Amino acid sequence: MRKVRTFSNDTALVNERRKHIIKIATELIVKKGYNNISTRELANALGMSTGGLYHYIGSKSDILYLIINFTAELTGQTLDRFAKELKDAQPADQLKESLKVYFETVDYYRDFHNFVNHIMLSLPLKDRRIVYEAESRIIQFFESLLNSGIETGQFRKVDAKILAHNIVAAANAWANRGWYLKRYYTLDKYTDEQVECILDQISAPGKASPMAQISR
Amino acid sequence: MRKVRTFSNDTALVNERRKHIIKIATELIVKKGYNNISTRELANALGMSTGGLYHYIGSKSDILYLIINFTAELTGQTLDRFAKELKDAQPADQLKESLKVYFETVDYYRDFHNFVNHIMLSLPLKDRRIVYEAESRIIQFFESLLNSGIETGQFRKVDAKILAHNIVAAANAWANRGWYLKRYYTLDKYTDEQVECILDQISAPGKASPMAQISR
DNA sequence: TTGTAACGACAGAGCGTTCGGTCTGTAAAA
DNA sequence: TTTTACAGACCGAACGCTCTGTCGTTACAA
Repeated sequence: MRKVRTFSNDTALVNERRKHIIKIATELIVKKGYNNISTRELANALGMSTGGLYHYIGSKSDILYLIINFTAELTGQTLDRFAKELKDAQPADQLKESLKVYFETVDYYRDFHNFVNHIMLSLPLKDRRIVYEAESRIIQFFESLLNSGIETGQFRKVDAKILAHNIVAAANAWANRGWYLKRYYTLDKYTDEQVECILDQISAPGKASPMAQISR
Repeated sequence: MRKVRTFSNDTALVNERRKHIIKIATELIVKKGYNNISTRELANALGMSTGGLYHYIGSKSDILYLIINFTAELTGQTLDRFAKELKDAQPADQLKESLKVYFETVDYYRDFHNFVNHIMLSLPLKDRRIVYEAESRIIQFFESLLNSGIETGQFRKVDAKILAHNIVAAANAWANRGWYLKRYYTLDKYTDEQVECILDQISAPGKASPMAQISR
C-alpha cells in the first residue's frame, strides 16, 4: 500500500473519511464514470468542499488507488475467511460452500467489480497489477481446491485451471452482465445453477451425478 | 444507425476514413482509456490534424458510437455466417463448429470486446442497448442451438440458458482476461478446453463422454 | 492561544471544438 | 496544350470552457 498524501495527523479520522470517500466515489463512478464526475461534485456528495476533500487525498487519481486497494483487501479477506471456515471440510463441501460465499460477495460488492472493469485502463500499469494479483489469487484458490479433490479421487480428473477460471468468470458475469442475467435469475437461482454446472463437471465417474442436488 | 455529422459529400471517402478512425481509436482507447486520449493525440495517430478529424465526425463521443455500431455489425455478421454454414449439420457439430468460429472471432476482434467492456459505463443508455442487444443475440443463438440438441435427445437436459451464457462469458474472458489466460493457453488450447467442458456437460447420459475427444 | 478541520475563490493547464485559410486535383475554357 | 476556376480535403492556431489542485482564510476545539 503506497502512501497517499493527507494533511491530517489523526489516523483514525483519515481512515474514516477515506472509507467514506471510497464508498461514495465508487457509487458515483459506477453511475457516471470516473471522468464524468468532478472533484467538486464528489466533494458535494460527500458533504465537503474541494479543499476538505484534498485534505485527505493527494489527487483525484488517488481515489482510484484507494478503491483498487480496498477491493484487493476484500479479496484477501474473502480468501482468509474461506481458509478458516473450511479447513477441515471435504473438498466437495468446501467447494460448494466457498462458491456460495464467493458469489454472495461478488453480488454484494458488484459496484466495485464493475468499477474495476471500467477503471482498469485509466490506471498506471503498476496499479493494474494489484487487481491482476487479487484475481489470480482467487482463481488459484479454486484451482487448488479442485486439485485437492482430484487427488483424493473425489473429483474427476478435469482441467482444474480452466474450471477455476470459469468459476471466476461466472461470478464476474453476475456483476457486470446483470443487465442480462437479472431478467432470468435471482442471485440464489444463478448460484444454484452455476454450482450444479460445476459439480456436474467434476462429479466422479461411475456415479451418475450424485452431488448434483443442491441442499438449500 | 443514427447519423454522424460530416462535412464531406463523398460517401466512400467518409466510410474509408471512419473505418480507419474506428480501428486506430479502438487500439488507442483500449491501451490508454477513452478519456486519456485527446482528439489531438488521436488525430496525430491517424496522420491527420484535429480539423481533418472533425471533417468526418461531429464530436469525440461520436467515435464511441461508431465503434459500438461496428461491433454490433460484427456480431450480426458472425451470426449470419453461422446460420448459412451450419444450416444442415447435426446439433453437436453445429455447436463444435460455431464455438470454434466464435472464439476465433472474439480473439481477432478482442480490442473491440475490451473496448465495449471498458466503455460501457460511459455510454448513454440508448447506446448501451445496442451492445446489450448484440450480446443477447449471441446468447440466444447458442441457447436455441443447445435446445434443439436437447429436443432431439442428442444432448442431456441441461439449463440451456445458463450454459449459453457461460459460453459467451468464456469467450469474453479470453478477450478481457488475456493477461491471465495467455500465461497458460494459446487460443487453440483454450478453445479446445472450453469445448471439452461444454460437451462434457451436454453429452447424453449413459454414454460416458463420447464427444469429449476433440478432432483438431 | 494554538492547532487543525474545513471552506471556497482562484490560477493554471488541458480539453473539445471551431474556423479562416491553404493546397491539391479536376475539369472546363481558351 | 495551357490557363483559369473551383471544390473540397486538410491544416493548426485560437477560443471558450471545465477541471484539478492550491492557498489564504475562517471556525472551532483543546
